Amino acid sequence: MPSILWFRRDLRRHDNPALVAALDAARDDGDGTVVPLFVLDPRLCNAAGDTRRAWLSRSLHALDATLGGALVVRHGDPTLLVPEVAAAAGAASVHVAADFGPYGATRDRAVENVLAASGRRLERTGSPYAVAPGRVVKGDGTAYRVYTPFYRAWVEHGWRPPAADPDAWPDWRMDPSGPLACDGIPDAPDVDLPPVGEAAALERWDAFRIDGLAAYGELRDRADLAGTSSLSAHLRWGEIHPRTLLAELDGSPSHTVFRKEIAWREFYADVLHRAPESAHTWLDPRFAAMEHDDGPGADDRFEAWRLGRTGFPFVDAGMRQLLAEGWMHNRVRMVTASFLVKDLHLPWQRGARWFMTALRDGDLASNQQGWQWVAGSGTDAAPYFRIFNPVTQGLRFDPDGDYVRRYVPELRGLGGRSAHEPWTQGQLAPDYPDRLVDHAEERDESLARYTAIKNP
DNA sequence: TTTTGAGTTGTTCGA
DNA sequence: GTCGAACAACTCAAA
Repeated sequence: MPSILWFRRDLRRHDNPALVAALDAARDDGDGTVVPLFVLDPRLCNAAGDTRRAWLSRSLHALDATLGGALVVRHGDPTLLVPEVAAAAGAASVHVAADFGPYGATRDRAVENVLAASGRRLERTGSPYAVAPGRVVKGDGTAYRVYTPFYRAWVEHGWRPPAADPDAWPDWRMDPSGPLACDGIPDAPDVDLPPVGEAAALERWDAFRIDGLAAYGELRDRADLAGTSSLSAHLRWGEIHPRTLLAELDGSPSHTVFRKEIAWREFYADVLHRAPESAHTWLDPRFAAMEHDDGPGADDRFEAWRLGRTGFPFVDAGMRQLLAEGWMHNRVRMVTASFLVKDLHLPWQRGARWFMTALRDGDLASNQQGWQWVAGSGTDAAPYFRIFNPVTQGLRFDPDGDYVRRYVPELRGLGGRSAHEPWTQGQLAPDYPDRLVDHAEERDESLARYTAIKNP
C-alpha cells in the first residue's frame, strides 16, 4: 500500500525524516511506493509577494526534478485535497514534518481529523527545527522568554545528527500534476533570484562553510560586504535543514556566532508556538497602550518608508534592496524597522506585514518576533531607550558608503562616507529627498511615549 | 522565598 | 577622535 509524503516547508530529499518514515510505512504494507504531494494553498499564496512565490515555484520545479517528475501539485484547500489524494492513492498514512506555526498547526489538526474519518493517519516526523518548539523548557516546565538562557538550555538539550538517506529512494508514483506555481502568477515568473532548490542550498552552504564561516563573527554585520550565509530563504523553504548546518560547526568563536544565529531562529519559533497570538499582538501587553501616529499623513510616511524615500540613506538603501531583491541584510532590517517604529511612530505590525509580503525568506516567527524585539514589546531584556540612530548605524556598518550608493542611485555623486550625510554636501544629490523627520526630536518623542506606558 | 547577576545587535555627552 | 559613564531602574532565571 503506498503512502503519501506531503511536502510543505521541507522541499528536499536529504536529511528528511518524514521521507524515511513514509518509505518505511509503504514497505511495511508490502509496497515501496510513495506519492509526493504539495498543496498550493491560496491562503499562503496570497500572503506572499512576487519574490517569495517565485522562490516557491522554482523550488517546486527543483524538487519535482529530483523526484523524476513525480511531484503531485494540487491547488486549493489542504483540508479537502490531502484526504482526496490519499483516498485516490489508496494510502493508509500521510507523512509530514510537524508544522508549529499558528496557521499550519491548526490546518494539520483539521487534516488529521478528516483523514481519521476514513481510517487514515497523519504521521508527523521531525520539524523544520533542530529542536522542536516546546521541547526546551525551564525547570518549572514553562517557556524561556530570554534568549541567552534559552540558548544554553537548547545546546544542553542537543539535537540529532542529520538523517541518513534510505538505502534506496522510493518508487515515486507518477501522476498528472497541476501547475507548479500559485494561481494567477506565471509558472516561471520573471524575478531575479539566486539559484533555488536543495542542490543550490547545499552548494551555498559548502561555499559559505569554506569561504565565509571563519570570518562570519567579524563581518556578519557589514551591510556592504557579503559576510552573511545567505541561507535564510533556503532554510525557510526547508531546502536545507538546520541539523545539516549544526553538524559541521565546531567550538570556534565564528562557528559559535553562527550557531547562535541558528538558535535565534529556533528561539523565535518556540516563542511563537507558546504565544501564537504574538504574530499579531504585543507579546508584552502593556504595549497595546502605546500611542501611534495614525492621523493624516501617516499613510504618506509609511509609503516614504516602504519605497525608500525617507531622506536617511541607510534606511532608504535597505528598503530599496528589499523592493529590488526581496531580501535585506539583517543589520539593515533592524535599522529600518527601528526607523518605522521609533522615528515615524507607526505600529510594528504595519512594517511586519510589508516585510512578510516582500521578503523571499519571509518566516512568520522570525519576522514578527524580530519586529517585536525592535519595538520593545518582545523578548529583548535590554532597556527601552536603545534607539538606533540611522546615520551612526550607516557609518558603522557601511563605512565607505558602498552599500548606500549601490541601492540609492541619487547618492552616487557623493564619495565615501559622505553618502550617509548628503545634507552636509550642498547640492551634490539634488534628486534625493529631504529628511522626513528630525531624528533627535523623534528619539525624544519615542522615549516620552515609552515612559508613558511603562509608568502609567 | 529571596537574592543575585545578567541581559544580541545602542546613543549621547563630556572629558 | 576616543573613551567611559549615564541613560533609568526592568525582567528573568537560577542559586
